[in-house]
Amino acid sequence: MKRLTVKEIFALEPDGRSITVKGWIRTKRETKAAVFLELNDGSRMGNLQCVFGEAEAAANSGEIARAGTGASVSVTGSLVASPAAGQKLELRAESVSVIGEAPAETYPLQKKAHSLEFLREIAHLRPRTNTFGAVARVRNRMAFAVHQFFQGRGFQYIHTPLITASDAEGAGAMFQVTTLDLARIASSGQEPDYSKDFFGKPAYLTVSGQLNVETYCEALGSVYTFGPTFRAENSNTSRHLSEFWMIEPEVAFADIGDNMDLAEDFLKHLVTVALEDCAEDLEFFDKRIQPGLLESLRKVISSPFTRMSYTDAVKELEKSPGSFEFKPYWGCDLQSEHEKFLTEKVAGGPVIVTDYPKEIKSFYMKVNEDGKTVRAMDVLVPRFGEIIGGSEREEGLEVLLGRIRDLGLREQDYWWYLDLRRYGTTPHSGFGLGFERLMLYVTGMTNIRDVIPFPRAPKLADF
RNA sequence: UCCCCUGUAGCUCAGCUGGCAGAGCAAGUGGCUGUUAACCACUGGGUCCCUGGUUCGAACCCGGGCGGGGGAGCCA
Repeated sequence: MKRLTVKEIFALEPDGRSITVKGWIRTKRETKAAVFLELNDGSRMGNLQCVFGEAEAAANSGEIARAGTGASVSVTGSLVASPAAGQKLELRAESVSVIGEAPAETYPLQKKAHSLEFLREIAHLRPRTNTFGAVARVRNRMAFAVHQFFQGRGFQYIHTPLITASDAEGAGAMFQVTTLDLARIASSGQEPDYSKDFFGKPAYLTVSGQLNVETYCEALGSVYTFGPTFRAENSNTSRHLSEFWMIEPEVAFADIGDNMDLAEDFLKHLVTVALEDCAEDLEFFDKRIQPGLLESLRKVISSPFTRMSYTDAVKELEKSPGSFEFKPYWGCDLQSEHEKFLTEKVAGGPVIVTDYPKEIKSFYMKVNEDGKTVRAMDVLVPRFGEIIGGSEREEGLEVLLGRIRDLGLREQDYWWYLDLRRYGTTPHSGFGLGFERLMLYVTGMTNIRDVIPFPRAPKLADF
């Protein structure tokens, strides 16, 4: 008999049809008159309750004994309306066969709640829990929604490289990629000769696809990348990973206003899709992980994001100098506490902050007429702050060269990037969205290590 | 990298002033008229993170190390 998923089964009428379902046992409850197996196969949040009457329980007693929490089973029976509260459907089971046992003495997952910290230590089994099953389903839907959003607007998906021989991306410490035996070279007291290395020069894992994707933007108009990026920063926080997925759109002939509109539409689209297509999983997060999540997400899509310049944001902060550990002043980088204040106290929702002092932003951002600020825009959200960083890019060759020199960067490292300004330059804008930060935002989870299947962070590369 | 907290049963934790190792849940066994975080009873279960020290005596105090969490910085 064809296997039906639990999700498929819950779309059927309880007409007594005979079905077979396969999955993993979540809990088993036994009484004298009946045995209840809760079966989950990951297709949806909820389980299928398989009920064995006294006769069926007796006929299957051997297999039922082996069907403990975590065991994989195949159950056949008839689909009926449930006579008890708690579920609309259930399987009146006739037979069960255990495919793989999960001995209770050693199986780490129990039919009780576990801490997220404990589950992190068994990352290979945690997708079998409600929480991580829901995270995986939402993550899948969000990844698809990213492509749907951009493809629906005529953007081209560009695959930017993961290995780069340029250390000029300027977004943080990089992991080196080499085939040289560095330990042996060091013990012999010599310096590595990178002309002998695989690429003939030092190479690294990318920290951003932006510079590369700009080249395709200046040919195809509207483009985006969506792929893994790597940061070798020694940052130990609930908001940072060493390996994370980033979405970077880049649009030609677009200014910072267009960029803000795109970012806002993008976030609202993703939240809308989550609310519509992941309702069951989001209800779980709202109930068990982050009370108020659904309400705040609905609010996000129903009202425009607050937009303010950095200068105005600092003025807002200066009105409440006593509420901060770090006193805000014009020219300071916004601290976490400042970002939280702006989103939670001033705006009560997402805030787009623009036109930052050029000293605290990257070389490629377009300098404003005032000569002091750049057309940067950061989208800040309640709970954890920056979720998007972007800007209008400097399209003038001389201004860009000046910025590179002022910051002490080497012009020759950017020769091909500068060519984009030498030949057919255009205004253009783009931003980066950390996919895992989006996941934190949409699920209400609070640690970024819990929204990626196998987190990579300092001292953490198991599984 | 810095600051704070923390490490005791499979899990979550308690363990007072240094003096016999504890609870709840989970598991096992039995019971229970359809349960659903099932319920009731009983039973088994320990490298008190590692290491060095202080002490008659250390889970507890001190030094060092390792792991986990929260916050900060860097950022997405």
